[in-house]
Amino acid sequence: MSDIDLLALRQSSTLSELVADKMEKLILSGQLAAGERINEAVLAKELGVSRGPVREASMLLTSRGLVEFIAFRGAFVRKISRAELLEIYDLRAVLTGQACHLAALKAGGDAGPLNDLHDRMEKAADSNKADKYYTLNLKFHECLVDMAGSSRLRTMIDSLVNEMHLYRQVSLRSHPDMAQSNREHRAILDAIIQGDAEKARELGEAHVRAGKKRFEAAGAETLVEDE
Amino acid sequence: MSDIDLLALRQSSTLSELVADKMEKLILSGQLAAGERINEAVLAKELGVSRGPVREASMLLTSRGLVEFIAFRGAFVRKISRAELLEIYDLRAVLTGQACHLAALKAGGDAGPLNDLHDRMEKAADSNKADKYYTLNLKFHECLVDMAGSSRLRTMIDSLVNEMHLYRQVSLRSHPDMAQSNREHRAILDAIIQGDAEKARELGEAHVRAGKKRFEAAGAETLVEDE
DNA sequence: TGATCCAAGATTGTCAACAATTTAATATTT
DNA sequence: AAATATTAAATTGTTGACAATCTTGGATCA
Repeated sequence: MSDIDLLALRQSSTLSELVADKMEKLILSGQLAAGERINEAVLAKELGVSRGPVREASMLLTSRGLVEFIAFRGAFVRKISRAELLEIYDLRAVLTGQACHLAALKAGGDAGPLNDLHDRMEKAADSNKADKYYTLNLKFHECLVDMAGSSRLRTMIDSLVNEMHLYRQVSLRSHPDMAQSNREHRAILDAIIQGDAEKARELGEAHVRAGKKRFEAAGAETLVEDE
Repeated sequence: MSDIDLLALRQSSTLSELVADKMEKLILSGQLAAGERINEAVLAKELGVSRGPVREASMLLTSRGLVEFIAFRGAFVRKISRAELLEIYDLRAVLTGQACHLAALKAGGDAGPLNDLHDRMEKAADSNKADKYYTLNLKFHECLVDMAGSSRLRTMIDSLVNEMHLYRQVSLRSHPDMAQSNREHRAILDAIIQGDAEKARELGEAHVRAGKKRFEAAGAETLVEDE
């Protein structure tokens, strides 16, 4: 892996990057709604910068999967259809599988901070704290990908997760069965600790696919999709 | 390096995109070497544009996996180590598997232009035309991904393929066994036509993994890697 | 000698004005 | 009145100038 990542950390923040972070928050919080056009001049004025950094930030967010550029028409907050969301689930499944595979190869019997996270999630599940569980769950998956040690894989998965959050502002927080989800985590964790890379892959993949099924099941009873 | 003709500008699109395409060619042809810093002012002058479009083009290429940005230091042509290349093979394997899976689901018994491509590759293999085979092979894989019908998947795989080409200017053209490679293509094709999605996935994945092994075998007898 | 510090040069980051293009609002034609 | 053409307004694309930052080469000091 390259040392370039460290250099990037050293000297933080060009204005464009700060604007990009700000915009990411605006988008993920829904203040910039999916499908909406991002008016460079307006946003620039609001943030107290010129159009340049806003433009560059928009391009940065393009590679993070949050923004779509159309020539001479502008930058739009991406809009994810239900069909795309399902597609994304599948991609995330195979990539998460690969992450678990790599994690198992590199763990050396030590699951690091994953064990602790798992315990805290169990507590959250027991006391039915869905919000807490959701936050920890995000962290757990991040941590898992970090263990795989591939910045490329991490970028790809992050991008997919970003896109998932764009699905109709619907936070995918509703977690029907935290206990079951966490049992799956436990199994993945065990496979990683035992160094069983192929099993870890299968379990990781299945875990995301199970999430997809949970979503589909929940979606069936909601309103009809119009696009 | 020639200037960009204005005819292309009017017909096509924004200057930044034209510059990006030009830069992509320069990079993939090795005229901009891996690891090299891209001097905005110099390149802008050579292409007859201002620094703006060059900057934007660099950012575009960042999301295509060809360029790395470091704040206040510039845009660098990415450099891929051997370890990274092997990692990329694995990622490409699972994504290609997913592409074959989707292609099998959507094909409906018709493999479209893939059959024709396969035939032409067989001829190229028989007459030992490695260059011809290499070109057709790229097309075959592109076509395969197109059949999957996921622009997201396509972008991801394209990016990985780009990065592979950055590995030490070594064109991965050397194909030790075209006949064997094409037999694998045939098997994938058959699975897609039969609509056997899981088999198509496995075969697609295995095909890329076989490419990885061929590379590793070939690399064993070359010089020692120094990074 | 070798390391450290400082200034000059080179290079990237930001800005504001201008050009090209799209979008809207209005006028024209049938 | 509906459809089309035309013009005006809004918005993005591009440029060159200036500011901030990094890199260099040389002077200073132990």
